[in-house]
Amino acid sequence: MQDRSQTLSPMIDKLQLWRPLDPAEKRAILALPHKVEEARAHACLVREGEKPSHSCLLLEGFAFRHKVLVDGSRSISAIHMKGDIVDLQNALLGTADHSVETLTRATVAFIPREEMKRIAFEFPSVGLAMWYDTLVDGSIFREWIANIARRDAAARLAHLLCEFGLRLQAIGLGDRRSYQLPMTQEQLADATGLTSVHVNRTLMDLESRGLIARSKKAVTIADWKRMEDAAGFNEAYLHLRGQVSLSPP
Amino acid sequence: MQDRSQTLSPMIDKLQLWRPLDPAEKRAILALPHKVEEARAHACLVREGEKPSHSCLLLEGFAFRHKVLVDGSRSISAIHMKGDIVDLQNALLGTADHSVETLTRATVAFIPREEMKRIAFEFPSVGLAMWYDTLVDGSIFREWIANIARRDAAARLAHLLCEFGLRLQAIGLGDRRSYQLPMTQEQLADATGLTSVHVNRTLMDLESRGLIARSKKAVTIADWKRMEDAAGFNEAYLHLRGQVSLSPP
DNA sequence: CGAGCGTTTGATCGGTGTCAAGGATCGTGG
DNA sequence: CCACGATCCTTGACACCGATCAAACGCTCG
Repeated sequence: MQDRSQTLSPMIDKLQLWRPLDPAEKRAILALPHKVEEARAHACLVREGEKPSHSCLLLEGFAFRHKVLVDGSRSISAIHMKGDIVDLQNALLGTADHSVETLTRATVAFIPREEMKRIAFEFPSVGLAMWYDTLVDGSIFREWIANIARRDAAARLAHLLCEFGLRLQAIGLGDRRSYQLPMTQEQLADATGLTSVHVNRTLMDLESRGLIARSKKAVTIADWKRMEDAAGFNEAYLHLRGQVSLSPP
Repeated sequence: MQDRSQTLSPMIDKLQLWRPLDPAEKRAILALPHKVEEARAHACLVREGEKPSHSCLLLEGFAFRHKVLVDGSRSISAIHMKGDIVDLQNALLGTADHSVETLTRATVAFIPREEMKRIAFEFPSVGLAMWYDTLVDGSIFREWIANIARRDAAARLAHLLCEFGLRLQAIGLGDRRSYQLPMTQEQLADATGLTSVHVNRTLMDLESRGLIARSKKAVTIADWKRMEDAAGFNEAYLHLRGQVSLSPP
């Protein structure tokens, strides 16, 4: 942040979760033209139906993707954090099929879609890493489908909390067992196919079973193994290749 | 099929839904090394946890991706048909995070993963089309999340039937309003987060409301517009760019 | 023709939704 | 620094959609 030339470094860190990059490739990423904006909480970054000409990269803060159905109900399909290229889909596919909104105050870099295409083919390792990134996105979607389709409310929420912790830890933003969760219970409901009332009761249930502790927005997972069991959680779908499993229990 | 050199042409047709390809690019696709296999119905093409070294391309027949949860319940995350590259994810990401199984007897081409990577970067238009393809996959996953999370049983099934019809039509396999549905009610249940018993009752309900007609595996949608309304269906997420909407009502 | 799978049906149960109201917390402006 | 309004969280009573369990029926393909 201090050094203007390092602004896009979270993208490098994220892509290196998937593939190593050499210095020239990193320089090419840092040299991508972009404009940085500060967004307040609950700001709309992309609106369904628009034709975004830029990809947006989250440099700081959290965001989510969602759709609003005809009856007004809402479905959240992904949560995003530092380093995530939130809008590669919409930028490449033309018309946005869903909206993107900030969860918290956030810093976002907008990169022209043509530049994203260019760097992907000029530097195949970068392209492959970006492709991996979209494939891992897909893997997470599939797990969410299974989560919503086949797990009960307690397991669904436990699963979401496990995933969030692991992903935070993978990008160096803390410990999977204790973190700030920047979501309201209504947003948790929209991400799990429940109602906010039931999310409330279920969180209290998880707490009474000693699986989690809460205070304000902070969540603590008392015993990771028990939590995984309660969630039916298996981190394989995140494709984190061992970085995470090697960290202290 | 008759001409050995045209075996992979369904892949060209599929990719050209997303981007036009020039003759050299088409030739490169047709020249991809591959082996063709016939698979019987209910055959397993990829098993979760394996490390597939090949992508598999569906030349004929139908398949689906699924996960089995710890309690034995099953979640189907995608249905695939002619031209779909079913296993790009697993082949590129390393370890398969889900299984792939045939729905019907099928003809499948296996292409080495290294060849898929090579062609993607040697012919950027092909690479871009493949990337689009994975992005559209992601878009469909997001719609399924919304479908399962926020629609009731009747709308969920109606939505699945609309999608199936449109996709069949897009690859020239018939009319969106009347087709053979190669799925059992139990598979429909696993694809919609319901039980087979409830799928049965709901299909009969759709039938009694005059939205669909059934006989054996054939499904007919009486009035497309009414069906879309019942499903809350909006084809935008399929990113078919007008090919479909331009067809006769 | 028989076995096996898939479909249909009925009765009952339970997990989640709905509606409504009160209480806590946060952000903002004075 | 406090006051106030707006969100957000919590709680209760009740309704209902879809799950469960069990059994019979009908294809379809050896």
